[in-house]
Amino acid sequence: MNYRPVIVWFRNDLRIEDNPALFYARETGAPVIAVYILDDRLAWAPGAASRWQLHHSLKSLAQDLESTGTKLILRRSDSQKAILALAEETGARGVFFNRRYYGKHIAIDDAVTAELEGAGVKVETFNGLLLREPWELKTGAGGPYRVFTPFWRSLRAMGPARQSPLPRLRRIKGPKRFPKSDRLEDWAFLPEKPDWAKEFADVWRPGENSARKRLNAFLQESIANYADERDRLDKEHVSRLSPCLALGVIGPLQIWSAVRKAVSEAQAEKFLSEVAWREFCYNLLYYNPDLPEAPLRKEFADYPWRNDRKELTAWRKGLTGYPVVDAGMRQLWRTGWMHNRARMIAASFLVKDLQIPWQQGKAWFWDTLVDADLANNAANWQWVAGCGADAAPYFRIFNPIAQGEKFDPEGDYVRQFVPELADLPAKFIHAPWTAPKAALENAGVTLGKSYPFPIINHKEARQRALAGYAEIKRV
DNA sequence: TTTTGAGTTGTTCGA
DNA sequence: GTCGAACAACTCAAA
Repeated sequence: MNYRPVIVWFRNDLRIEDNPALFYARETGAPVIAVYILDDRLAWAPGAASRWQLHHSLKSLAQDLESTGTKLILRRSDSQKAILALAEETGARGVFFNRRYYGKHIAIDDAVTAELEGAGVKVETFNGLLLREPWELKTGAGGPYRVFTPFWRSLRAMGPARQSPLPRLRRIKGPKRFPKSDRLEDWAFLPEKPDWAKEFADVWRPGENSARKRLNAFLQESIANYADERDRLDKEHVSRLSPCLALGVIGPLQIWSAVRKAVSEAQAEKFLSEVAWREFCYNLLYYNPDLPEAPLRKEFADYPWRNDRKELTAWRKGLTGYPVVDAGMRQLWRTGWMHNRARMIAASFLVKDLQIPWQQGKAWFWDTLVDADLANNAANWQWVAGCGADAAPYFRIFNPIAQGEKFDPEGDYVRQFVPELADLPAKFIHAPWTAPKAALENAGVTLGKSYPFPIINHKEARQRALAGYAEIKRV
């Protein structure tokens, strides 16, 4: 019966190196059938920008798998039905996959497992997404962590579950006859009219080999200064690995392991703690399945949110009149990604200055980020809004002018993404409405025409936000 | 059980 | 220009 194949169900783990499900499927000695299922009705199915990234990552994974001797099968359907159907039509003796951590996804995996095992098909699941699974890290009292620092101390002391990454697989036996597969092109993941992703390819090189190169480049060029320079909007001192991590084109263990080999523990600390933040977010999502929709701190249900459509649109388009906010939002639209510091500034502006519900911002990010990740997106929006775990204190309201001056001192970041302000001197670029008439004229800027006046007065908005917090405190 | 110390990323005000 | 305190009160984690 050795010719009965095993199925590897790929989800957010689109890689052949350090992929436990794939590795142990191959270890069985049986032919391996790799499958990716597009389930449009899945809760939190990928957004538009993620689909661009997904297209290229699947293409790359398919090529990598083909070079080993098997193929990637694509199916578009209800994921539960599709995996059961595939198991039946191929006579598979086992189904292997890496575990997920969101309640609605876990429910699917559990149901699939029950049905398959009922039909005599063995199901094996693995940890391919996290350094440690949520239930491995517990407080002294036995509960999940809700504060980052003790979580991080515990993870750091414990280290990853596995010592080192599993090797990249060179040879994987495929079945004699491959099951039917959709064509990736037919899924129409790439935008055409309009092609809003035309600049993405200048910035992103999807695929496992590119992820490895990006990691190596970061280790050589940037990690030494990461702690000091990572906040600079006008410099390239961040890893830009988030799109790879979001789809599992690279895994956290590969990053952890490479970082520890490349630099001292002290130099690794800050960057690895950011990797740990991802773990913390997954931990929060696992224990709070409604994290994407509902505030963790329940009193925030009564926060006096405003829901101004016009202001939300201005924010999305990068037309708020605050240059650093607009630069961030336009970077997001043009490249599918935003610098971490810019995300905080833009998110704080939406939630605190405009008092628009964090769920609105989260939804926009979900659709426009190439690195959209359910756990990170939900936990971090809640953090900014003040309603999350270990949240930012209510009085921490970013001043978009001060943040711009501090983290984009020459204004180069603004110039790159808000070209209509490119000729303004650095002195005025973060608050163009304070520039003298002559300076605006020389720079070709007409406020209200070529670039908007601020849609809100920050100082007043800050007071209003503080009053909002005082209101829910009284409840 | 009780106590104690601490908690990603900031801003403003006044000395 | 620089510096420290205030901005609340609460929850978490560990002793």
